[in-house]
Amino acid sequence: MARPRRSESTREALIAAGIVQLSANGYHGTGIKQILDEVKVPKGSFYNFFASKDAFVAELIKAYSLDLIQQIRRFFEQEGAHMNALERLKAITQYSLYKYENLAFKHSCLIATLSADIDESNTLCQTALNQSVQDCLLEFSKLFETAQQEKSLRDDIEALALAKLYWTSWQGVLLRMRVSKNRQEAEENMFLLLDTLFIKN
Amino acid sequence: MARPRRSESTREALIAAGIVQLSANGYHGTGIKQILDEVKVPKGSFYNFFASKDAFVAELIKAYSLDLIQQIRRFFEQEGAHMNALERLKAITQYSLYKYENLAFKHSCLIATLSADIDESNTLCQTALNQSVQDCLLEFSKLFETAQQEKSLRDDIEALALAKLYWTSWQGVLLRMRVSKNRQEAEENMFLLLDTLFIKN
DNA sequence: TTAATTAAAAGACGATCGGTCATATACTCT
DNA sequence: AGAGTATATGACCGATCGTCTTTTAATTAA
Repeated sequence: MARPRRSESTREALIAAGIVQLSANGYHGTGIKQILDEVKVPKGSFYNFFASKDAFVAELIKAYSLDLIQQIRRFFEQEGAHMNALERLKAITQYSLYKYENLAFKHSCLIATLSADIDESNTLCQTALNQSVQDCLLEFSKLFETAQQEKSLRDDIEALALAKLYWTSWQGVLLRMRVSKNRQEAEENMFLLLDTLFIKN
Repeated sequence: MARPRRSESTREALIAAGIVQLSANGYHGTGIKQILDEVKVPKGSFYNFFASKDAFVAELIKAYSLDLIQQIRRFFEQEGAHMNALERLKAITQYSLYKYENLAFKHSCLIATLSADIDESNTLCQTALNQSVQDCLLEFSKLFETAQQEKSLRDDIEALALAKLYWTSWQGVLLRMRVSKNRQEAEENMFLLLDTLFIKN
């Protein structure tokens, strides 16, 4: 028997490149080839790593949401360590808006992009999307709950409901910003929620 | 000289079929062929009607938003004639949610779908999208303004800002609903805005 | 060192993409 | 009627799609 080489690193590189490409060009707008070229992996090698494009994209979704959640948590332990929950929410929102602006609005959230153009029959990616959204919502929901306990946010609406509205609005804002290329308008939308509507008065 | 036949009807049929297909499958997910087949128009005829796929899609966007605005206005003159502005807003929202549910969540708003997967370089469609969003926002903005004058909505936020948040949230909700296939969750999101956050308290 | 084993690479596969074009058709004019 | 022309048409183009089969090469067991 033989125990040949492995290359987990190129697999991860494919996933990283895939996230970038698909969050910019969507499922049907991105060919496998263009991802492989970027990582300098030959065409034929793709199916040594992934069973199909669908399986690949489903992994992208999982990796993306996991990374997103981890980024948030890491932010809490570092720059956001001294902030309260509402300040953290605002900081994350603001940071993300500028991030997309700096990428010339070419990209959007992978989940938003794929939710728009994934096939009806593609259950693999659909379940991955649903799971990812649920995970992200849970993470944000905890933030909103804390903010309520800190009396920063109105508490006549349950935290999960606030988180859901924040999330879907965020997705819509990202879509809009991709075409309008207008960060300020997006910002006004999100901070109308965070500065006014979500505040007890 | 010759003055040959015309077929404005097939052109309109192509646009109608295009809106259906593209709002379900997006720009890259929809081929010209599948639209032509549906209307029983041969391949070669397409370019007698439209200069390119991009030009075709740009027309779809314009036709879609125009029809959307017209549907809203028609609703005002008929079922919604006796309602005040807020009731109209809620009725339109509710009606649309059920419409997408009845289509098994296969479709979304054409503007939402295309905003997600239109190419960076496709300025034709991008300007069409921007113009359409502006038109729709103006229409909704009038509704919000009237609702404020009728004291149904809080007036410490300008109507246009409310309309923008409503619109982007709506787009995000549609994206989410397409994958979650859950009308109720979408409904809760939108009516959290219309029933609570947008109301003076 | 040799043979066995298996991942990686290469490239062909049929299908489909958006788009073009020569030809056939059908209409309006003289 | 017959000439002239705008439309209708489907074959066809090169490119690219996702996938699969075959070949190459690396690694280990014998």
